[in-house]
Amino acid sequence: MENNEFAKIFWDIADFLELKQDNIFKIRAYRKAAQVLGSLDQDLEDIYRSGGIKGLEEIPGIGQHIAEKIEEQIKTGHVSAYQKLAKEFPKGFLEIINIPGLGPKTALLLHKKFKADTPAKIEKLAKSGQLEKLPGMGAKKIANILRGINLKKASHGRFLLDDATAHAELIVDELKTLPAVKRILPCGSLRRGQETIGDIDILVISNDPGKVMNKFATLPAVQNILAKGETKSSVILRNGMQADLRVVPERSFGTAAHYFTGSKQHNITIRQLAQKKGWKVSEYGIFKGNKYIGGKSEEEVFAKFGLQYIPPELREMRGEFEAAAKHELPVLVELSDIKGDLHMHTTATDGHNTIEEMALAAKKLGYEYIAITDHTISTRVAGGLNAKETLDNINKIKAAAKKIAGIKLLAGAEVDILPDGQLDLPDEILKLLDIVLVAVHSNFKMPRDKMTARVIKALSNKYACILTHPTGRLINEREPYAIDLEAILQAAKENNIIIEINAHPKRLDLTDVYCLRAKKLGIKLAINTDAHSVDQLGLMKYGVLTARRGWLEKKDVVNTLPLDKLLKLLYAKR
DNA sequence: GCCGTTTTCGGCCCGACTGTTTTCAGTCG
Repeated sequence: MENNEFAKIFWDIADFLELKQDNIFKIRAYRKAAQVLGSLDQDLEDIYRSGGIKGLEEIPGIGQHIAEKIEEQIKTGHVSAYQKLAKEFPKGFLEIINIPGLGPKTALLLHKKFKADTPAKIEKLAKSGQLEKLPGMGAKKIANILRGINLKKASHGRFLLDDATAHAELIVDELKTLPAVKRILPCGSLRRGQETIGDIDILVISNDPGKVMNKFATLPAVQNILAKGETKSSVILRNGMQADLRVVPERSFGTAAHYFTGSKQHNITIRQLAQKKGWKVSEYGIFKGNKYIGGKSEEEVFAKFGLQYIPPELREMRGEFEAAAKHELPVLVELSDIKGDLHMHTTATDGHNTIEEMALAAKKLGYEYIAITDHTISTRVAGGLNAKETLDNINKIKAAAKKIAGIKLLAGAEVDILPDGQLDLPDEILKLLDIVLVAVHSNFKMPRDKMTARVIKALSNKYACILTHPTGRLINEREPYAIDLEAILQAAKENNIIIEINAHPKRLDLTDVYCLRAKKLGIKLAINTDAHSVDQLGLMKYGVLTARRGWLEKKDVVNTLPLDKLLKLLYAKR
């Protein structure tokens, strides 16, 4: 079972316990455990196999009781305490407390009074006027619940990183025009570079919060206002995304940025560190009693605790505090380190631009080299090239390379991995390519063990260089195919295969957690855009964000190398 | 339920906004 599935169990247990009004600290303990398991860089079942219960208990936030539940799940396929809790509520009841504006207390009340157990039933009750009879229920509150239900219906999961970035930039640009705005910074999961974004959080420094609030609430992109206070407002944008604005004074910028950037658990940890020193940290600053003792900048905040500056992408409770205390944080890879893009398509298959156009656009980005990597024959929907056509394309790429100065072109292909693990071009052709990417583009529904064996077999081909988009997922559109990534990483290690971080905001796999895992195994990664047009070459920054979240440094990423060193690495096994 | 360089018991981050209140509970981040 995947770590995320274990995490889900504990999220659910926390929700159930909250509905039962159990001890709030017990609930938090389950939530913390769930959060930790969700971003663990090792397979939980592996940890259990090698270390047993004791091994599990070494994970921070996991104690005896949760470790036993993990063991029970692994041994028996279920957690009895979880099943017991689930039985106390109607199936699907947890959906209700995930409606914005409707929390556990209200859900409980509705269930008790009306046996309401689905969002649909609550909607019906609200519209019929029956809810108003309940204590503490007024017209506004009911309207708020209805809005929450509609919001839930309308939003298709979380928003893609590029979409959220574009909307945040729009808001920032508008607010910046106000003289009252001294400083402005998008925070939250956007700043941490998370693969999907729930809402946009924006921090503003101003001595005149009222003006900023008014402007924010009346932006053209705003559809309705959820809350508007003196220092904090929330709105829903026309695309359904929520945006929150927070205004604080200058001296609070560091602590406010830190608080507003998260992650939640990371914030809590800083505040606990403060408690130990007899201090208090809030978004307004670091305080000793009532005395302000710091908080102007994030650098200052970390320094106060004897910590190295922790970049936003690392604030996910994956060991950043321990590393920062020892001043051993990695120097993360940056966009400016990238010297080339090793995965892109042209008009030869399903791309929108020619080889020349892609090369010139890449040159403008300052790259030293690119690889042209069109599809092969089996990806028919994309017009994949057969052996002869691939040869022709190699010649075209070489001809283009001669014409264009200032950037080197590699003749490559993104070669299909057939269901039996064979590549769909013969070795005689593969060896003529400068670079061979391999990928799954068909038969996504194979059983996990078959899919894993399929990809592992492909990785053993001696011409294979890079495994692209290793899970095949399309965020919000297509689930990743079932595959044992741990086994894939091991095979990559054995065969000297580079794993791709696909920078397209819909893909972003290899994911951050597995990047960290790959790094620990000593596997090299490549960050590629998979661009199908010149403008998509600009998506590289999202791949870099994912790499940074995976603690990757320049030396972990092969396309930060100059071309001669890159080629040496690629051809080492030929 | 977790955790411990003051503790194996007694703590557990901190604050804003709304609605229905008349001092606060619920929800959110």
